[in-house]
Amino acid sequence: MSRYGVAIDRKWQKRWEESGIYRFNPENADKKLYCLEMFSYPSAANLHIGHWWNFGMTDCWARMHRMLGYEIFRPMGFDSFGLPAENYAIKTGVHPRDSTLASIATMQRQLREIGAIYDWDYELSTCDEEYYRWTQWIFLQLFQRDLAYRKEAPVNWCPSCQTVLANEQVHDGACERCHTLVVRRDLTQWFFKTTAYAEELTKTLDTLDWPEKTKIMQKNWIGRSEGSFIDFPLIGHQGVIRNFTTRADTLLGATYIVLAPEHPLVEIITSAEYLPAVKAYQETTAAQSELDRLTNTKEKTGVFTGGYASHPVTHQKLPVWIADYVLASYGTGSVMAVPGHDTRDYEFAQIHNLPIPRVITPVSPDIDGSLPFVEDGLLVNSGQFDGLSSLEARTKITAFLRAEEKGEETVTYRLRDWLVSRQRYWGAPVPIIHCPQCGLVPVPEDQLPVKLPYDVQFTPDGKSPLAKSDSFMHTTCPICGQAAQRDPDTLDTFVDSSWYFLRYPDNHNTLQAWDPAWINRMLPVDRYVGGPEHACMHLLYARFITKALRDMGYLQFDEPFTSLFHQGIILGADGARMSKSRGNTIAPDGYVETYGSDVLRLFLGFGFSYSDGGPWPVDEKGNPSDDGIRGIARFVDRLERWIEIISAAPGQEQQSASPLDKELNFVRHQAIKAITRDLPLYQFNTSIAQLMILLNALQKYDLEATDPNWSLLLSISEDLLRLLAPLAPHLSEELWASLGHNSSIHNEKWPVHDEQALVRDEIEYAVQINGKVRSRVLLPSDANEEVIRQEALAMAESLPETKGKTILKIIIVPKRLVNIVVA
RNA sequence: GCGGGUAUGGCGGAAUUGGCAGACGCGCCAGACUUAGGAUCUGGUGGAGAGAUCCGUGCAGGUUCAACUCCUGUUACCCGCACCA
Repeated sequence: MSRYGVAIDRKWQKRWEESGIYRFNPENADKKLYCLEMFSYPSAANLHIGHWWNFGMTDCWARMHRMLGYEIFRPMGFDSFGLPAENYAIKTGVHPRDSTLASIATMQRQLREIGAIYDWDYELSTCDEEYYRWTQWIFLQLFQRDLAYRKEAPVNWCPSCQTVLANEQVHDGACERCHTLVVRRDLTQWFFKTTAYAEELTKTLDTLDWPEKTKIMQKNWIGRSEGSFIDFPLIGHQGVIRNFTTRADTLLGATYIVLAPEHPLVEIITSAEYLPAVKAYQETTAAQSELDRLTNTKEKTGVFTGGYASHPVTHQKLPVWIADYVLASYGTGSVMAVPGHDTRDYEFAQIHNLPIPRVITPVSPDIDGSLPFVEDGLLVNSGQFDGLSSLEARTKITAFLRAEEKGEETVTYRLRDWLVSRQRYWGAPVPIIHCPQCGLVPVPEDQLPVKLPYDVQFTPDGKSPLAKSDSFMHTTCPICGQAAQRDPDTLDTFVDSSWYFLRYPDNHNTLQAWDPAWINRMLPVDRYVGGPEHACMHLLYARFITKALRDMGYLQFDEPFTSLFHQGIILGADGARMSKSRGNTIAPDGYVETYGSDVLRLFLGFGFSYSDGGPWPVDEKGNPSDDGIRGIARFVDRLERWIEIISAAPGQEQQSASPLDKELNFVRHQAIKAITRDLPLYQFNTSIAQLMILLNALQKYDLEATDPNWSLLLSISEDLLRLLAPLAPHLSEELWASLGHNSSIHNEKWPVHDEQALVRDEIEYAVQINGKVRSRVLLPSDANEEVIRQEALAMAESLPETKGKTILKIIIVPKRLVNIVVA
């Protein structure tokens, strides 16, 4: 037997590939388990430890389920459009297509070296024409149902990436990718109407087996908020200012109106006298960066418009202001200001000397009257509504307004429509033709894909690179046949990734994006694994696309990912995220070369908690330490030596079951039980610990003794290898073969524990006096409470802690302990 | 500011969900075999104490026969959102 190492990895990888052992069998689709990890971006660098962490560990999970009898569908692909390849091209001159294809080839090879059970027949790549053809097709389906539309709006512009960004891609006012501060620009862009599904996206979250925090994050991002529309008629003009508020109960405290500077009514109501100030303020606001607007420590600014609106209840004349603390994109873009009961309105009113009446009073009245009271309370100074609680008042006031046709209940969302167009090259072109006659014309389906031309000048200058390609831009209108222009923008890469899981099971289909009958059998994804950073981006977009396609009749399920798990992140030895610029990356290749891929797998599984991740271990000097990996290598070594002993053992049958045999068998079944429980929960560390315990027990078995029970030892050792198989597929296969098996261990059934073997004759009870363990007593496992009580008491009598004390109480916890309370 | 999470030996991490804290491994200590050991094997290893014992799960309280686990308050760090009316 040769020692385990990378040579053995390669040997078995080759054999598995040749035999096609892990191929998905569509005939078994009724037993399918669709296990998916978020696919990755093909980067030129080698696979990093994070890939192993994500793909290697989930492979252990999938392999175990395979042994449990599931037909595993475990595809792999590449999210291959996007900015990094384009930026790399700008720097080096290597075309994004060329660098991406090269990277994919490298990654494919390295991914195979993990020894995962991917079925490469189902591979896909989003930059592939046969893929983005259908990305464009989905765009057109949305377009035809008004779920994709074009509008001019203030959008987030990244000056470094030279493109617009979706709301979700702006973090702390900066670009999610390059961390450059974004600026606002008014541009005509393509949007997907995610808001059309805001209600369902919130509601069905509850049905999902997802981490709670992720559901909460998404819920907050969607930001459902119940409240009222309240109309304030304009004075001296036609129409009303419609406001959204969650606090209709404070209506009688509204003393002025604030419009967002971008609000369309500003033009109408601004009087000549105030026009210059208003214009100036609007310009200042427009020029502000996101960061400026984020700095909410600054004073509340704003200007009076000279216009007035009438209070819908009191008919008082209220001044209308504009201020940038009111956001154009939320609610109606205007607020009824209640400075007595809203912190922001209060600050504003103080600065601009506006009245601050009080209309809500605390139920327990001992609050400082100089500050706004923002809690619910009882209504005062509110005429007919006086005395109502805030809760009642919200309903009653809104009902009153409804009767007067000045308001209604409503629900508002924080979520905004998804901006999907990008002014960059390396993405799927928007499949729309701009015709001077016919307007926006969808590219006919039979003309898809709209191919991304290879030869394009893609240095970013704020304009879409495709606009500079005459051969791409010039086309004819499919309706009228006249000369027309293509859309020069490409789609956000999140559009590509919002449906890839739908394509995997039918990835070779050239007639349609998928066969609905087939896809409805294969989906939803049973278990999705990826980082939590996608909570409000990819995971939200994928849900939206799924629901939209369902409503078009292409899918029959409501949610793409039934169950979701977030793995933690492996950090560098310095505790920071690994990055090339920090120089703290850990490369798996060296470890694989030295120890073999299974040692790396086992180490990653054993040394960290999968859901938490954590920093790479360090030595005293703070450098990355190999000690933990060597510990695993030691375990592997011990296992190999043990299996060598077993394989050379005389094979005679043994009938006797000595107490020693029984104990060993106990450990075996305990291990089976624990690993069967822990492995599906991604608790690799405790699972591997159980394997170590089992091996330790085997090695303790006295082989020098008379009549070692070889058949039992062999049987337990084979179970040990079966339990190890998902975690160390190459090693276990090699050792399995060394025991004389011709078929793969990966076709073995997962062991089932025998509850009988876990029944012990005697159980050691802890005897506690007042909650502290003072003694122990060995009792038959079937002893009834009375026996336990008697034995424990007999034992306790001899203890000094009970001398001269009265026994007050005896608590018996079956099979565990007895607690005697004395005083 | 709002929402969520985490806190356990020198280190990574366990603890059947209220029942003997520290499984398993690393490191460390001692011993064995060795010319040698950064190999292997055996034993030990939460802290204090010579000892019986006492103290120990961020901190302070509480509930309970019994608390890492439940409750109240608090601190530190991490993540997400951030003038959302």
